[in-house]
Order: sequence, then C-alpha cells, then structure tokens
Amino acid sequence: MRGRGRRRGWQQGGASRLAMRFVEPTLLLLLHHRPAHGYPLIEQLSEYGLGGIEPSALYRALREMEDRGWVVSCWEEAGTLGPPRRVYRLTELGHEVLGQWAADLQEMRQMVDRILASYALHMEEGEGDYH
Amino acid sequence: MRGRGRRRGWQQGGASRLAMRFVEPTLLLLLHHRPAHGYPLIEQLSEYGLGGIEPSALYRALREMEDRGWVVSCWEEAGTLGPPRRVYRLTELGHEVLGQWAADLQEMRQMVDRILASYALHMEEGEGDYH
DNA sequence: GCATCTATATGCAAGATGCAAATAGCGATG
DNA sequence: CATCGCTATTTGCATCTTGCATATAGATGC
Repeated sequence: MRGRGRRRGWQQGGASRLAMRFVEPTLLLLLHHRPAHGYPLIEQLSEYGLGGIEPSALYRALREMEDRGWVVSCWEEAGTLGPPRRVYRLTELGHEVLGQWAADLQEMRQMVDRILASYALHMEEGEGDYH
Repeated sequence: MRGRGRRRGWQQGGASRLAMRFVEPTLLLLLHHRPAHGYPLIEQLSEYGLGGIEPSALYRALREMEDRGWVVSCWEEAGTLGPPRRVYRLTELGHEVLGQWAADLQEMRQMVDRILASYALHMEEGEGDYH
C-alpha cells in the first residue's frame, strides 16, 4: 500500500478525532456487506472518507468488536498474498448494533444540520462579523 | 437547574463519545451569537442535542479554547445570581476556527450521508439479513 | 540474500473523559 | 441567623483512547 488515503481536509484538528468515531459503524457496514480481513479494510475506509487511519487502530477496533461479540473471526491460511489473514464476519448481535448505529447517525445528522443552519443564518444576518 | 437535558437516545454507547466531539464547535457557535458564561451554556447545548454534558467537561473545554486564543474571558462580579461569572467572548481567531468547523461539519455530513445511503441500499437488497 | 508488499500485533507516552467532590456567593424560608 | 437550594467554577484522579513507533513474519520478484 502506497501513500494513498492520507488524511486531509476535514480530518485535521478537532475534526480528526471526530472522524475516528465513524470507524466503528463503517466497519460494521463493510462487514455487513461481506466478511473481510483487516488489511483491505484500511483502503475501504478511505472510500468512506476515513483515509489515513492508523493500522494499529483498525486492528484494535476489530479485536474489540470481537470481544463485544459484534463480529467473529477465523484464520485464512491458504491463498493469501502474505501471512495468514484474520477474517472477520458480522454476528447477529453486530447486525443489531449496526442498526442502532444507523439510527444514531440519523439523529446526529439532524443535530449537525441544526448547527449548520444556525451558523448559516447568523452569517447571513451578521455578515460574518464577530463581536 | 433541574433534571433537564439528560442524555438519551443516540447519546449512548459509542454515540455518546461521538456527541462530545460536537461540544467545541457548538460552543463556538453559541459564543459567536453572544458572549456568555459557562453555566447557562450547559442548557443551551442541550437545545442542540448535547444534553447531559458534564459541567467539568464544559468548563475545561472553555478554558482550553481560551488557551488556544479562540475566546477571551473576563469576570462579571456584579448582578449575578450567585458567585462571579467568567464571561467568554469569541476572538477573531475563534471566528475563523468556527468557519473551518462549519466546513468540516459539512464534509462530515456528506460522509454520514454516504454511510447511511449504503446501509439503506443494503437493507433493501438483503431484506435485513446478515451473513 | 534482499527489498517490497502483505498482514497482524504490541508497547508506551500523551491526551481525553467520566465521576466525584471542593469551594463559594446569593436569595428565600422559618 | 441557620439552612436549603440554586447559581457558578474548579480540581483531582482513575480510566479509556489515541498516535506513533516498532516487532514479527509470510509471499514474491530480482
């Protein structure tokens, strides 16, 4: 993997910590789509705007999700392009958690919309002044 | 302040940590609207869906924003309903940071849209199954 | 053999968070 | 005036999270 998926734009400053919070639900979504091992998920996350995640953070997130019973893993020894792969698969519990995350993200989106609307309104009125 | 603004709904589990990330930009927005001290901001945050924030977390966030030069504070001794108030006011730098936050939140909103759209699509196709 | 890519894991310092508690001024009630 | 409840801010601390470096190691091509 080359220098692709570096962090840029919104993923800096306070927003970078914000981005990390979306790793968990996005992993659930990707694993809901199909079972996978960690390494390619790094690239897939960047397609969702989560580029540049630390590999260690990703692997730790997957292990923790397994501890919670949201996923289960097994080793794939043959046919890899390197060492064995730990392949994760969503459980029924993980499926439920994903559903809850989807609901939470919708509520969160409404909150963000409220913030942005309030900001836009105030910019319009105040012509971008500060006091 | 009575029992209002307790945490509920989306602000539980992983999403509660997510919510914390919006405290900083929301404070910038509220202080952009008008200068204020910490205590009433607790209630105002809950109007933006950030109810139940720990007072200590709020006060620490304000102090840190001051360390970074995004706000300045002064003491209001007279006319309070209790002890002196530390009143915060947005600086020009804070105004710029708020603008950056607004841009970041818009990008983040797009990311969430992509996640939710992908989830909805997959639910439609798979009838909510997991594999 | 050696470099490179694939693949996962650990260790640690620094930073963020939750919860409890300390401090203290003000107003109302008895 | 003693006390209660609300207003108001701060500190301490244990724990959790994060970023960064590093260890390990199989596969492939030169």
